[in-house]
Amino acid sequence: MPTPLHSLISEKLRHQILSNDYQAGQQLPSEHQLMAEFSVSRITVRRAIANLVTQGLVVVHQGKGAFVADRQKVTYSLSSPLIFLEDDMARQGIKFSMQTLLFERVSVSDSVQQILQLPATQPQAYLQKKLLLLNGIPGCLDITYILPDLGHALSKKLKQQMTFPTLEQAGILIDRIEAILECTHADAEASQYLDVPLGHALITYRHTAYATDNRPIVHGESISRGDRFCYAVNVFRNPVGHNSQMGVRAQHAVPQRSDI
Amino acid sequence: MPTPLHSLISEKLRHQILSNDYQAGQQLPSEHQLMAEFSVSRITVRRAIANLVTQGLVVVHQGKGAFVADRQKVTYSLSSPLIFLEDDMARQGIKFSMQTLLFERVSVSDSVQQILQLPATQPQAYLQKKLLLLNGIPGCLDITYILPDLGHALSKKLKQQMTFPTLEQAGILIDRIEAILECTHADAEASQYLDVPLGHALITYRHTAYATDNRPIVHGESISRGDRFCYAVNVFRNPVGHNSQMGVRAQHAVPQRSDI
DNA sequence: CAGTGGTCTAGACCACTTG
DNA sequence: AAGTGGTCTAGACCACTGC
Repeated sequence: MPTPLHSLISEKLRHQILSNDYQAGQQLPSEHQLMAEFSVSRITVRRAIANLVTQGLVVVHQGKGAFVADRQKVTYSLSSPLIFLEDDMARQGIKFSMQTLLFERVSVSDSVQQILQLPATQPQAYLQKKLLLLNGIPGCLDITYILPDLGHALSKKLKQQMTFPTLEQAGILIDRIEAILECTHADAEASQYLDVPLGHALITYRHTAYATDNRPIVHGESISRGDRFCYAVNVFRNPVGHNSQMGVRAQHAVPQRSDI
Repeated sequence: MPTPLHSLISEKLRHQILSNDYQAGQQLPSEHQLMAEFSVSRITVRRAIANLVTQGLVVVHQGKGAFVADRQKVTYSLSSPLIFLEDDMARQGIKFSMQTLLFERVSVSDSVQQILQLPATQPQAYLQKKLLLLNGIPGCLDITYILPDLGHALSKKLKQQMTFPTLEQAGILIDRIEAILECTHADAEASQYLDVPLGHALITYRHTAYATDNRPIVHGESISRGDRFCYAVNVFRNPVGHNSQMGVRAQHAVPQRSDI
């Protein structure tokens, strides 16, 4: 058996989807119909459809059916200092809103203590969890730690709006952000808030923001659905104009393991 | 049935893996053992393991067993102009090599013609496919189009080494790169070269490079395994120092649909 | 050879959506 | 009530690995 039946079926459907035989939003044949069409058992049909789901081409709704997924993506732009997310979204014709899920002072892990340079004797910070809604649909789960003095002083504003605009309004300028972009998979929490199955592909932006005095003030991660979001970056020869020689470049960002 | 059995089993194993009860590389109990341990059918055990595989926590080898995956990731740094990939890898203790899979002059699609500003009458470019090997293991599939004159003049060098260093050596300086980072899924080609199952999560860096005269010269995408690679970015308040006012920022990168 | 995972079947029961 | 997908079982046969 060179190629499994379920692959043959999912590949055939895949090509039909990619060549727009089935358009975005359109319903695929039911499992029963596919069983008859390909003369296979239900479990094989289900596996074929599961293949397409993991490839982000199909979404299924219990009791309704399987539908071709919308593969359009919303772009976050990292070219600006991430302060203008709302404007960025407006430019793409998307209404932006947010909901604070949690805001409280907590003791942090060793790695967060080191990243934010908190005193080892009292390694505390404010932990924020925010859910970003795009056109009313949950799109991004934002989990960040912020220095305790800032979290305390700005608590009211921080609960209502995004972190970076709040800091800017308070006169605290973010000079630079060190970030890692990576693929991750939905755990129970992300699965719940972002309305995806466990294990669904996500794109995670893990970052540390530094104020103009080079002090780290915010550390956290923004977790978005991998099938609906992407990041735009502009890379320049001389990132800040500090060094005009070739070969000199910004400090290497160290990959940080997550224990957020 | 509040939570499915397969989820209960995969979640239990997941916690054991994350808390290092099972270490990286260690073999999990066989399907038979898990069937006995949880008193479930084989199909349920298999589904539990499949959950862990899609989450990147486990890899399975036919005839051998299921093993805890290595979750260490290699970091590409976008802070430098991407010319020093080999140095970046060396710093992470990784031997870097590459293999040219394809190098030929082709007619390009409409979108590539527009991006590279090629004449509509003769929309041709050189298409390169390169496989990047890290410690001898395939890690990244790099598919790019380069202007026909450059491809022709530098063909010998381009087949032997990476595109950007070759251009630099020829005195062609890359001024900036517009890029999109996104999660994708393995198609047949990526699956073959990167040694992953169809549909496996990938991280794609789709880019257009501009020379100092603002002319687009290279366009393409670098496709890497999502479970093994991540991108580091430094975001600065004033990307190039051209504008020191707040609120002024670089041009918005337009998401480009792939037909590479 | 025994042990492992890979594919597939036929059939049962449940949960959700729609009319 | 009918149609959809979601979960689960018991059992068969095949393919690969390692002794």
